[in-house]
Amino acid sequence: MKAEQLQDRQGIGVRERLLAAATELLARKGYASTTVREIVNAAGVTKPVLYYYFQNKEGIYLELMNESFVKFEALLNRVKNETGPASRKILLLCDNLMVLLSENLQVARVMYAIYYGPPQGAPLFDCDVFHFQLQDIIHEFINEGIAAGEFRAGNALDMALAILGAANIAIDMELSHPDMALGRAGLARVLTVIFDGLKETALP
Amino acid sequence: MKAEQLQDRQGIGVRERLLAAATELLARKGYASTTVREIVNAAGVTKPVLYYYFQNKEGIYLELMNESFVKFEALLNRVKNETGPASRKILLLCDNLMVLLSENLQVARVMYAIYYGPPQGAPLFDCDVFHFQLQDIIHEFINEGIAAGEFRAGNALDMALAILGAANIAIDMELSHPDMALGRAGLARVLTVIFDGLKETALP
DNA sequence: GTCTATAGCTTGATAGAC
DNA sequence: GTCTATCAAGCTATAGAC
Repeated sequence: MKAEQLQDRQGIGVRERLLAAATELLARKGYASTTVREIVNAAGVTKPVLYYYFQNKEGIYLELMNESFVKFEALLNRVKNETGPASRKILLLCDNLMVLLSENLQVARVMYAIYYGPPQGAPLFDCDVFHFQLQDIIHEFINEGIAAGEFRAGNALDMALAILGAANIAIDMELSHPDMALGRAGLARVLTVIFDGLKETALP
Repeated sequence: MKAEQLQDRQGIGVRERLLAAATELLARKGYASTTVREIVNAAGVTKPVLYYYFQNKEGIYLELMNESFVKFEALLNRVKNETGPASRKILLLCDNLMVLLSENLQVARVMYAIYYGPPQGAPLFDCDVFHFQLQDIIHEFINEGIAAGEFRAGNALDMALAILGAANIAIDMELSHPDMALGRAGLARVLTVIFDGLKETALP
């Protein structure tokens, strides 16, 4: 009997169960204090199984991070192919980002802990690429908007950071205060506020 | 001879040396893996000295956090007493915040690690108060601005979050990319962008 | 191969001399 | 206020039984 058929019987593959268990534990306890033993126990398998699918503790951690990064890059490429005003692309980008986040909250927690916290002995993973790729694509959209006369001429990077700041805070609140988080709709509102400006003289 | 005179001779008090050493170590290694021995060694004193000035490891950690919180509250109160347009108060608030941050970068790192990372066995400290007090005061300023006709009528909370997002990202970059950080001037520029809006139609 | 028990280290914390 | 010396609890690693 083939392995995949066995997986079907269990409903979900062993590999996926391991990844899910590792994600939950890493998000809750951090890299250093999560042991391989805990992961395999939570997944209902034995240690050798983990070492078969992933090389080691570092391997399952990196796989986790990479899978999310692949989804993130796919999202950026999808939005790059969109058409319409720059403001529409930015709204679309941020909305899709919130969806991706809500589907990967735990992985996001692991990343934030590694990014802002001590290394914990975790293998290096360049979390910065998320920030910079996002900043770059927004920057591009802003430049498009300026060229098309949709946005005012001005420092495009400053504008991009204003947008990025809004996305950032929406993500932060989703992670630390899901109850009072902005959510997709809230982020869209904040972005609109930034497009239109706060000043009374801003809109005709 | 009085204790204070002895401190003057050393140039800096033992208590302050301990706090500085603890801050640096906690920022670099996190709460769990920083030992009392390391702290006292770095400060050039022995263990009982730490237990004399602070109750225990938790004590020096909480003292660290509280001292920064006191400075933060003092800053808010200073800005509350300012006069002038709401936009000026917001710019002043954010500018002072960046100064406070640059003077307490290490403590900020400790806070971010605890806030976004695993508890690490550290005693509870409500890091949220920073976020919420800041959000509240900006919210107030926005409401003042709307009442005075300086800002457009609209969702004041959304506006406050747009501002908070800009401050947030300036802080983040200061912590993780000091080389390419916005700094005080950069944050002021981004805030102005948010005041004026991105859209071409925004300004007359 | 697997489990348990123990030796040895590190940790936070204290006692008592000065 | 500061030191030396030491404690008890918790961890890691491993020896040795099965």
